[in-house]
Amino acid sequence: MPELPEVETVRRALAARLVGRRLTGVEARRPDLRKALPRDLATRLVGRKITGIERRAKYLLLNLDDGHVLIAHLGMSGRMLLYRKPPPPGPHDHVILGVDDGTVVYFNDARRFGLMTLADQSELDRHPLLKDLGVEPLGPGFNAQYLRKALKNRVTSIKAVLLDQHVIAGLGNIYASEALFRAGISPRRRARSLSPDRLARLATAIRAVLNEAIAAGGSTLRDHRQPDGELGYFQHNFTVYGREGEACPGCNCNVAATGGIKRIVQAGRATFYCPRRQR
DNA sequence: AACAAGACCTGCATGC
DNA sequence: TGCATGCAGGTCTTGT
Repeated sequence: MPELPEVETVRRALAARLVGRRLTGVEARRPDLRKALPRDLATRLVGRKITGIERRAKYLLLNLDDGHVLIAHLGMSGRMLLYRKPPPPGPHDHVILGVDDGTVVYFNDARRFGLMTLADQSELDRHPLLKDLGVEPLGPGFNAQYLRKALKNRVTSIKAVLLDQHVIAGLGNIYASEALFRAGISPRRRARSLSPDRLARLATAIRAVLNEAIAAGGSTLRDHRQPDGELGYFQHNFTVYGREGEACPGCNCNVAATGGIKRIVQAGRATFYCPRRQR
């Protein structure tokens, strides 16, 4: 499911219900996620108060009152679901967290590409999962100049680089295609060949599409749910993603003549674009 | 160092 | 209906 907007949507909903609450019950039902759950996860969590919930790239960071951080990643299919009255747990409900006002959180992840682990707050910057991440695209360090430096030696396609979490932390496959469309840049172009002008347009497009997607609660194709069970709605605003063969909304070209939006595969991932509007 | 390809795991849509 | 195939929002590892 989740790229930055989906994770941010989940973060906000969890923060509203869980910050200031104390964990009263923790059940690790299935430890073999992408990374094995810590054996003592439940012991270390019960009794702790959640003091804040942050996001770094696609990671959720739950700060605890003992100086530890619960790091969670949703992988491709992960959900965090909030309940007042939880249903009987299903086969993909891997971790269950209960807090002191009766709220229960299910960490559900059919494909088990997600993970949960504990880290020291004071060493978070050096944590193996986080230490090599690039800038936050919605943060102050992200602009055309950053991109110019980061892409200087990159000979691969701009699309592949946008997915590189060492460069931009949190952008994923959907929003990379959407941002390139908005910026009018071909996903096949070599990263280092982009002019400063076009990099500025790209940075603006990335920020805009991410902010709009967050405002819509993210995109639900299959798996994404907001923690209250609500869907995301930004998929209705996709201009190119998943729209192979459809008319490009940005040019007046005749679909029958041009083939419309094209789907290609780059670095093993599907890319969607309009070959006429994106150069 | 940078890059491409494969691996991880499950569910779903499609086609025969 | 059943079965095979391909595909999916991500990341990590391996080999070049």
